[in-house]
This record gives sequence, C-alpha cells and structure tokens, in this order.
Amino acid sequence: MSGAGAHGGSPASPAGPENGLGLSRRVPDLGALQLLLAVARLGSLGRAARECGVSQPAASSRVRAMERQLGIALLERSPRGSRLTGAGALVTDWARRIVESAEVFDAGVQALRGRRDSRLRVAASMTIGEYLLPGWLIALRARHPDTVVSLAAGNSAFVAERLRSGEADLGFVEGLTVPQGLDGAVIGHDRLLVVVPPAHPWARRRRPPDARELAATPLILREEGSGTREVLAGALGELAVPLHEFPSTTAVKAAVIGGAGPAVLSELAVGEELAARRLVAVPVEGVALRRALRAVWPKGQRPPAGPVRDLLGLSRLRR
Amino acid sequence: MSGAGAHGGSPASPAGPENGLGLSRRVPDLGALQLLLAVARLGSLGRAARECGVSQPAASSRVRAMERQLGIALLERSPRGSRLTGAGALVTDWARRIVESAEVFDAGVQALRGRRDSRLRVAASMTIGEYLLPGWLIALRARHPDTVVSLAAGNSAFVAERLRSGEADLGFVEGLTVPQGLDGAVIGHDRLLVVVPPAHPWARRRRPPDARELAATPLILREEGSGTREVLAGALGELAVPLHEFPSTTAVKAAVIGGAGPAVLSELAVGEELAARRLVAVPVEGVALRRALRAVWPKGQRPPAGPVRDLLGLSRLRR
DNA sequence: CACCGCTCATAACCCCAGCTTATGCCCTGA
DNA sequence: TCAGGGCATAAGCTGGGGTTATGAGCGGTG
Repeated sequence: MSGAGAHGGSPASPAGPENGLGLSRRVPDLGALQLLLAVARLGSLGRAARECGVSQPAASSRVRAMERQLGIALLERSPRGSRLTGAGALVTDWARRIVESAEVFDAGVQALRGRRDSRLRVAASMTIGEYLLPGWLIALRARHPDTVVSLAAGNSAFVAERLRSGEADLGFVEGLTVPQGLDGAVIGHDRLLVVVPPAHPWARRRRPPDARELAATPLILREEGSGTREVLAGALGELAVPLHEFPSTTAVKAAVIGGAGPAVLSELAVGEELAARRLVAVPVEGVALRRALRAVWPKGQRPPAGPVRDLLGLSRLRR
Repeated sequence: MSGAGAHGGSPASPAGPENGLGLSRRVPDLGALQLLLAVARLGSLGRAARECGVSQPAASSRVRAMERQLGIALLERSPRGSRLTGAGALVTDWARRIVESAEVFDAGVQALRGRRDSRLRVAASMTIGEYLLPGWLIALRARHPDTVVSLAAGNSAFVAERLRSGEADLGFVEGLTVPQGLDGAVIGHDRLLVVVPPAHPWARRRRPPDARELAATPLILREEGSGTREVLAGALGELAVPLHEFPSTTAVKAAVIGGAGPAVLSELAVGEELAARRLVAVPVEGVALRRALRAVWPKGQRPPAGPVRDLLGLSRLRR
C-alpha cells in the first residue's frame, strides 16, 4: 500500500512511451530475484542462502525487503520451510525471465571481452551473435566449464576475414552463400518476417500485401544489414526504400512497436514479441525470405576438433 | 569493429560451478542498464542523466563502473557526446532484453498487488496472466496512465467464480468452452506444443511420434493444468501419464531443458526458447492442440464500458 | 518428557556502492 | 575570443546489504 508515489512525471519522450528509471525502484535487483528462485526451488530460506553463498539472516532479510518493496506476500513461512504463495509463483516466473535475460547478457559479455588466452575464438554475424550464440555458450559452459570463448560480431565479410586471417577459429553467418575460401555446414534456417504493430493496417487486412506492395513501402532496417538486406533484395528484385535505419535490431523493434512503420527482421529477433502480440508477422505472397544459418571455417581444415567441435555440435540443432 | 578492449584483468574465479549469485556480480543492476539505454538513445551522458533524474557525474561514474565491471569499452566519449562502441551496441541489445523483462515483471506486480481502489479488476488464467497480460498492461498504461489494474490468476473455474461474484470486471481464459453464466469473445488462439530439448530422440527422428506414442509417454506437466490438461485429454482420449508435476510453467521448461522429458506447453510460454533453440517443438500427427483464448464477462452485461473496453481492445489482436 | 535438529526472525555492527555538489578541462560554434 | 555543452575528478554523506550472535516455534526420537 502507500503506493509509492513514483512522481508521475511522464515527459513524453520522443522515441519511447516508457520513461525514467523508476523501474529500478520497483523491481528488485538480480541478487534478490535469484534468491527468490532458489527459495522456490529448494523450499527453504536457509538452503537457498547456503546455495547462494550468503548467511541465512541475509536471505531472510532480503526476501522480506523484497516483499515490502513489491507489496506482495511471496512466501508462506512455516517452521518446516517456505512455500511460494499463489502470487509468489507468478512473480517468480516473471523473475525467472529477468534472470534468464541476465544469463544471456552475461554469456555474451564473457565472450565479448575477448581474452587473449581464449581457447575458442568465434566470429559471428550480428543476428546469430546476438540471439543464438549466448544460448549456445550457456550450454557450452554447462558441459565444458573450462572453455573460454571470445566473440567478435560483424557482417559476413567481417566473419570471413577473421577466419582467413586466423583471428577466429569458427564463424557463423546467415545468408545465401558460403563466403569464398571457407568451408561451411548448414546448422539451421530462419525466416525473415515482415512485422508490424497489431494496430497497423496490414495486420487487419484480409488480403496480405504482395511483393510489389512490400517493395513500394518504406521499411525500417538495421543499418548495413548484410544478410538481411541481401536476402531481401534478392526476393524483391530491387531493394525496398528504407524509411529509417537504426543501429541495432532492438532499436528497430522499438521503432516498429512505436508505429514508425513495417520492418523486416529475423524470426530469431522477434520470437518473444510475436508471442506477446506486441508485433504481428504479415505473410507476403510470393516472397520466400528463408535463409540458411551456417557454421563456417577455413577451407581444408578437415575435422573441427576440440572446443570448435563442441560448440559446433551445440549449434547443430534440428530445423 | 566490436573488437573490445583486451584488458587482461581476470580475477581468478574461485573455480566454482557458478551456481550461486555470481551473476549479480557480473551483470550491472537495472539502473545502470537503463542508463546505458538512455545514453544509446540520446547520444550523451548528460542528457541521459537528466532523463533518468540523476546528476551528470553520477551517470558518468556509473557507466564507467559498468565498463570496468564488464571489461568492455561501451562508449566512445567525445567532447560532442558519446556514441556506442561496436561491442557496446551488442551489450546494449542484451541489456534491453533485461530491461524489457523487468518491465513485464513490474507491470505484473503492479497489477498483482490488487489495490482496493482498482478501476479494473481482472481475473485471468495462469498462462494468459503470465505471458500476455503484462504486455497488455504496459500498452494500457501508455494509453491510459491513470487506470489502476488488479490481477488475480487461477484456473477457469476460479476466473468464472470471480466474475460471477462481482470480484472481477473482466476475465481471460483459455480452453474449449465458455464457462457457464458468462459471455465471451474469442480474442486469439494458441497451440499446445510438445517440446523436448534439442538432444532428445524425438527432435532427431524423421518420423515424429503419433498420438498413441505421445499418450504412452510420461510427460512433464504443470500441476492442476486446467486448460492445458483439458485440451490434452480431449485430444489424446485419455490423459498421458504424468512424469512429474511442477508448480510453475517456467519450472516445467527448466526441467525439460534439463532433460527430464517431454512436456506439453502453450506456444506462448516457449516462444523464446524455440527461437533460441533451447527447446524444439515436435509435431505430433493427428493431434490438434489448438485452443481459443477468450475474454469473458458476466452474462447480460451488454457493452463492456470504460477501462474494461480499453483493455479488451488491446487484447483483441490479429490471429 | 526432554532433547536435538530444523526452520525462521531479531539485534547490533560494518562496509562499500552510489549519490550529491563543486570544480576543471576540452572542444566547437558564433 | 568567449560562451556553452560535454565529460572527468574530488570531496563528503547516506543507506542497503552483509556479517555474527542469539532467540523462538515445531517435529521427530531416545
């Protein structure tokens, strides 16, 4: 109660409906969330404290503070342990999503810091590096905790250059062809989707737009776009007129959700938004926007060995 | 680009299985991440500081601390502003996903604390309440900032009871039928997916399992499951033998990823995992696991008005 | 019955992360 | 040349979070 005034100043910022950092006042920090997950899993504050490497009073106090902060009772404490409240279960699920995002962040950062002593140097396209690789690295770390990975991200030419010059051991690219001088294996596919916000006309029309209309419509694209643009240009014959370019995929998504126009993005990038109905994929007749995801390595280097093989195996998943 | 500074300072980790809360040591807190997003968007530390309501030195110091913590140079500072590094752009994208998860968390919690003065009391099934409603609430808050929502989550019977007793103004259920005494409108559909980890035999077989094999296989289910179980039982004739029950959807996912067995989950719950290839959906021949998502309200209450109408509109999205 | 083991809570103390204000340097545009 | 925006540094303060020590319920057990 006493609803935390949160000083309603909403200064209608340009490219975003959300504002300020009141969030960090209303959302517990990662440590507290992890603690909550541990309690949910282990059924006891004390055990959770031990697993998290803190003292039991610290855990107790922390969870209590979190309950005060949220205004919700999360745990049913008893002399025999602690169970989640109904609301607590829901909160825990939302918390787990934050923690998972943090794990992705961490795995990405760990790789990105590019240590010299890395046993596995990876070069990846932006899309794969951003959305797929962190997950693989988390899995890899679970299996081979000692493997240190370094990551460099760029377009296909960048990946190829890194491999040829020996600055990377393994590469990942999306696109139509294997870059010259490299061997490769298809590890999966993704589709490029035309996405619009749910309120957009294309989301409501019975007849979806055809290739002609798509090509005539200004689109929001990521700058440079390499793989994305290549496939798009091939499918449409000539490149659609870009409405605006943004530095990152997520910035593009934010712009689309904000109503700036349609965009063409990998399904990898918009899975969550589609599920949450924040974006809608519009089918476009007669346009095949499927492309291969490939692992690549220097030509002739026959059997990828050691850590390279480990990661390659993890990346080779069905479909 | 995106080379990332070398910076060999690696603080000899304690060779532990990193299960604890080392994450919170390696991942900056929400405030810092929001600050980074603001800098990326506004192009200047000072402007970002102002938007976030802190002093410029605080912002500067905070970002600097973050760079030290991550071991990555995020910004190119110049006397005319600050731009993101190549690596910084990647990090910022990962950061944005954390912040978005936090917004979902916040929206959910705000609704869950159930204020007495709520202008809109919603009762929803677990799946809708967990995955869809927070997104709608974020959108609702952007459009009608004054609307205060309270949320109660349970199974279909629970939702129906809340509506009939006048404790809720609007309900959301997934399932085959409209509960007795309620009016409803279909707002969308979802499918139940059989999911397994990528290494599971079903993910590799050319011939997917049929209904018979599915029904004979122990599955991981959420306890009580209401909507999910109802549809599943209807499709399989008799209920599959549950291998284990978990208290929350996310716990089920974690178990599946960990190799505990196949599960049947809403596509809403696994969109991200599918995109990231942490889970694989297995098609099952001859089994239709599609179900309707419905908004429901007390019978006779003709035109949903005011806030009810607002939220109803937001929830009525294509497909 | 009394004891031990488990649970959670409270109390007193400590430490560092992060905020603030005040100031200085650098670059650019008028 | 000066004004102004942008970033960095230097002091001093506050509080959240951690620790150890201790107490209080409840349950199985000799």
